[in-house]
Amino acid sequence: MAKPNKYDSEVETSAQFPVEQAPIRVTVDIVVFTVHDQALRVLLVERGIEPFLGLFALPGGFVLAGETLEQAAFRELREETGTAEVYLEQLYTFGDPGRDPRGRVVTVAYYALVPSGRSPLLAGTDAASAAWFTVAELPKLAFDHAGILDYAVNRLRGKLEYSNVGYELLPEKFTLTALQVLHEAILGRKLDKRNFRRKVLGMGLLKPLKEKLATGRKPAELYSFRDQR
Amino acid sequence: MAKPNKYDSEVETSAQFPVEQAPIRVTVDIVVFTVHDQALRVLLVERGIEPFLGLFALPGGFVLAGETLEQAAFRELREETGTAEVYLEQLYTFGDPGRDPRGRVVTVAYYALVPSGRSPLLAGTDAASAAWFTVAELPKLAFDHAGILDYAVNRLRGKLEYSNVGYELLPEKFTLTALQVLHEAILGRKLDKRNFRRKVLGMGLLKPLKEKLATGRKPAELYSFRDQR
DNA sequence: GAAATAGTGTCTGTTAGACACTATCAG
DNA sequence: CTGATAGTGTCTAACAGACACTATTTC
Repeated sequence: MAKPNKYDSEVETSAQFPVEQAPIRVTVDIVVFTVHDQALRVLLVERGIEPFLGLFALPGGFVLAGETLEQAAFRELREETGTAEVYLEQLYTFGDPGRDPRGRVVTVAYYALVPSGRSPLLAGTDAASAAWFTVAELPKLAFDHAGILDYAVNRLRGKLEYSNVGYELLPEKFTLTALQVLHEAILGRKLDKRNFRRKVLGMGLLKPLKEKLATGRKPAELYSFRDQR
Repeated sequence: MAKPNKYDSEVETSAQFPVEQAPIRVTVDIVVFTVHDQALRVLLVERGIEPFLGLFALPGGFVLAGETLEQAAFRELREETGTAEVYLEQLYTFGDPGRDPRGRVVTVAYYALVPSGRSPLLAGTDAASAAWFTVAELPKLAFDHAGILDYAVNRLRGKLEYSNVGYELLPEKFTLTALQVLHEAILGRKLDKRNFRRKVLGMGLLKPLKEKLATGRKPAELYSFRDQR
């Protein structure tokens, strides 16, 4: 547990803020999920600078003046992955003193879901390299990012149990088997095919298309989602 | 929608932080719930200073150097209510630019549950006065606090549906009727007595005491919770 | 014995999990 | 016709909601 730098508790005094406060920096960090090869994966970037040089970290960065937290998250996402057309939701805010050895940093964590099939990779300016890792085989992570990632995985699993989320991870057209594989990858366990199909079809959110996917064996019916929610 | 102050985007350059960032202040705001007179109530403080002088606001304040976000929330809670032995959980972080006309302020919102019966009131140093309001009859609130409060009420209702939460709001010994009244106050609707009792007793979290509460009519059995979770 | 609150059981519809075989296509 | 994946139905247990009367106490 590294102690944070000692700040002078007197900040440049804004005429309008009577209260003194040590400077705190605010960042966003994003747990970017995708599903590929039947596994739930997260995007990590290798740190090119100290501290934690060489370790992997969640993509993220400072919140800039004038942008909302969500805009900051989308911006970082775009810088890191090249796309921002993804589902994004705020997770939790981590702000223990000492979580960054350079000083006090409060980070607002988000998670994002990028559809399988388009999982682009662009090394950001401050990242030596970026790569997808399965949540089962994670490298050593910088800062408190392992805890953030754990939190995100649990949230994602929770949402799946009682809601229609996770649909943001599939391409526009998909088979029921693909949807089931997705759920199994997120939950980390096998599901019964008949029960699964009964449940998702019963929700009424799927629209059967007139198309079949020629998969090499018996062609599978393709589906899409009815509306964007 | 007040525009935030224009900040110079160049901050005093920390030797260790290569990244420039406009100064952002970090606060915690707390939605303090209690139940009294069969109604769900929140603690609000009347603002004694500009901006929003005279309006009511959630108790809260700046995060100080060296303390965790949760510690900051507990500290504010203690300053405002005199006690910090309450359930506290992080809600969501609000950081839109312009939410505070004095400058950029990101607030980490928490909610707290204080047991009915001990709902103390201490006017804090920066609050002209504090008072409990039912969530059905709220005054005009400062900043974006109305939205934060809404969010908290929904979260509390959600937790009640599928978990044992809300139990933090009762005194140590209580009757099943009191527990039902509590649930009804939070949910804002009536519940069936028999179904309610079946459900809560079926959870196995309640311990029937050997005592009865002399209520004037037929005495009611007293219960307590089995363990602290 | 009247007024007030405590306490109790059944029926019904929905949901979730366990479980195994048939259908269709490529080669 | 073999191999592989798609697709389909029943039974059962648990849970949730609707619904009305009896029990105990004070005054």
